[in-house]
Amino acid sequence: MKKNPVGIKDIALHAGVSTGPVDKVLNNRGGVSKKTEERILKAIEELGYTPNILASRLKSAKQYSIAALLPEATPDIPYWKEHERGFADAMNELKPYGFQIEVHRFHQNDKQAFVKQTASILENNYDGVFMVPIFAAETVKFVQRLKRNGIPVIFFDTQLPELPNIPFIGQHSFDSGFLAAELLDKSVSGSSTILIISLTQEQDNHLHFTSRENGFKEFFKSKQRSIIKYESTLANEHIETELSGLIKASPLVEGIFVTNGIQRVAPVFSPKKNHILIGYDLIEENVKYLKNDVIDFLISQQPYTQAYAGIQLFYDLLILKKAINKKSYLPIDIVIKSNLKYYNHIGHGG
Amino acid sequence: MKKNPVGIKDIALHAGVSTGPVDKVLNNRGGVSKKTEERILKAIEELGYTPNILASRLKSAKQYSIAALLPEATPDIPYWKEHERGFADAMNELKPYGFQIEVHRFHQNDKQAFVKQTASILENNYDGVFMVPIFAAETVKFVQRLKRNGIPVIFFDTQLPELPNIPFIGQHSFDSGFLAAELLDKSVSGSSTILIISLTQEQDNHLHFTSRENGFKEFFKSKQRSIIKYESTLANEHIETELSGLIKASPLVEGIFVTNGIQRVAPVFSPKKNHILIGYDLIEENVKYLKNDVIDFLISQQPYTQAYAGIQLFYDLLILKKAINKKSYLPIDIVIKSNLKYYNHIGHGG
DNA sequence: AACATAAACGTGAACGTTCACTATTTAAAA
DNA sequence: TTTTAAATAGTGAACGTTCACGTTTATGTT
Repeated sequence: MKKNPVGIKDIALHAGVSTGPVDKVLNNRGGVSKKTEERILKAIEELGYTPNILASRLKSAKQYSIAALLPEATPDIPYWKEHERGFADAMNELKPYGFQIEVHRFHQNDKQAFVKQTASILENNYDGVFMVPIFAAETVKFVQRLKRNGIPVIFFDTQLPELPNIPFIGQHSFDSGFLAAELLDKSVSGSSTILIISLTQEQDNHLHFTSRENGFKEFFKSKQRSIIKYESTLANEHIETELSGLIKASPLVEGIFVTNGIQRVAPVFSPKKNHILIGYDLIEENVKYLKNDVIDFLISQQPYTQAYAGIQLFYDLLILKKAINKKSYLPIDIVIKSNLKYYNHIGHGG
Repeated sequence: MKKNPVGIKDIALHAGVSTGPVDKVLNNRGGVSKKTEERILKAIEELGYTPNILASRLKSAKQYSIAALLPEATPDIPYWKEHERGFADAMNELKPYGFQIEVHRFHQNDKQAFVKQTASILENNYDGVFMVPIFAAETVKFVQRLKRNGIPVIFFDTQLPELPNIPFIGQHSFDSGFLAAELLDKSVSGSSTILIISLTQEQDNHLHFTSRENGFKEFFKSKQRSIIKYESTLANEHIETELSGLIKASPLVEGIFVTNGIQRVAPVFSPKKNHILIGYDLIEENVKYLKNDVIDFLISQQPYTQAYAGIQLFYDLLILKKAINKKSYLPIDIVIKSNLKYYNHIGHGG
């Protein structure tokens, strides 16, 4: 029967009012005169009110619903289905607090669908929105409208230079490229050549992938190392033939860095190879290549953790009313064959 | 005003009793006749009771206090101070649920102090205990007594073969050694030699370190690779002279795996070296060596995450009354110079 | 059968908030 | 000044549990 923490009643007593106005002040519901508001604020200051979330949530039936706006997973980009588990787990923990999430999908290349989903989200008046800002101009418009309605947004995966102040959860792309470079540098012989592969599709997150490449190159700026680059927007079959030609013609290449979609490149290489291959994302196909020694290193973008941490952030913001960090960069995990199993199907305990 | 979830009242009504006995049954407080207990249980079965933790915690003033029994940090083993932050953060999140933790320390080599702390813990009747089972026989005795009092225990870091059923949070030592081997194998030339260094002190977790070594050796079983080993129980200065002698005499050594206390070995190696050094723990000294390129890879035991996950586990067990997983192996994170900053001072968001 | 005792069960007041509602004060209009 | 409306303040019943306590029922003893 501890009565240590000072509650709404205590501060009401101290301010000479009843709990009604205090509640109004604490939750800026309005309808309190300037003077009493000041008295209440002073009382809070003096006594140091600690809100009891349990009691608050118990009484108020308010449901918090969050929208997530993500690309559809496709055979070429299965990455996007990975967040779902993180959402589910976090949601499950926060169920007593009345949290709900709804995922809205759009096809990666379909701007119309994206816009339609943003409209649907605006209609439904969510309490918070996660999104991957694929279409810059449309995202800007959407975020402006959300802001007007006072709905907080969090970006996943990619940031938008046009909106530098939106909170972000994801990986530092530049640093991840830099890290890939350090790994390759350690793994290949000093005199060898390094190959960068960059496969851009219509509506990819170019900036994201370019940052990786820039980070990668940055590492080698101060070193002696010859670097070549293969770039293509072709279909997978063409890439394979072109690439295997390039590889045959370049015997000095020992290390290969693939900025995105490494699963489309991997078939070119045999398990019994003399290359070190490094790329991104723990999707099923890549895991297969990692297991049979085609891929050497994978860098995970941690979609599970992104999703989990994102929900936590909304909890902090909406329930605890804490200010949230603008940028939250997740650890850049290095996954190889022998630690794979700890990243593959694991909970958030990382 | 959702009344969806069926509560204690609903099931009381359905069972034809009042809420009193229902509460007693739900929390096995006793004092309920067989027949009514059955009726209540049947009602629960039929209606599917969902407990409301918020209401439960709001009313009950019960404080859950957890004891942690950890070695003192020393200049040679500063690792043990790393858990504190994880405890603090988790505690902070769970404060509304009435959680508390108290850390009991003993000197790594002082069996007496260990026993004294176990006695103190037994006296104070905690609701749960974390511990690192350094002294096997004494731990067995302690755990038996805790079990008699119905107090759950979780092991950190090391497991005890004598007590295989105690829940454990930590790293899979064998796998971490295996991983270190794969990393070294990728980084050194095929014809080079590998050196294993093992420095055992009086009361170290021998088993733990031996597992690492076994995992390491396992990797190379199927490969052609000559491996030599340096073992010592000497003081640091002697080790340094011995070791630098050994290194000079073994020009073929390119990769070095240190099973524990790599900070005591690192001074032997210069930044501008031709060795790849891999060892354990993100302690301050090692971080320094990683930054100036003396150490190449560090494997973190994630004391922060251990502590955080441990508290979460007690939350699941004590508040949610969930059965907890026996073994919870944390991801084996590979830390190099360029992803260091993401592991060093980061929250649990991994 | 009457009583004592113990076991089983029911009751209702909390826990700290929220929020619809009523009561009061204040300001504006008559 | 009185009347009226608007703004502000106060009230108290919930929310779903827990738990101390009082009441009822069953069991055993004389």
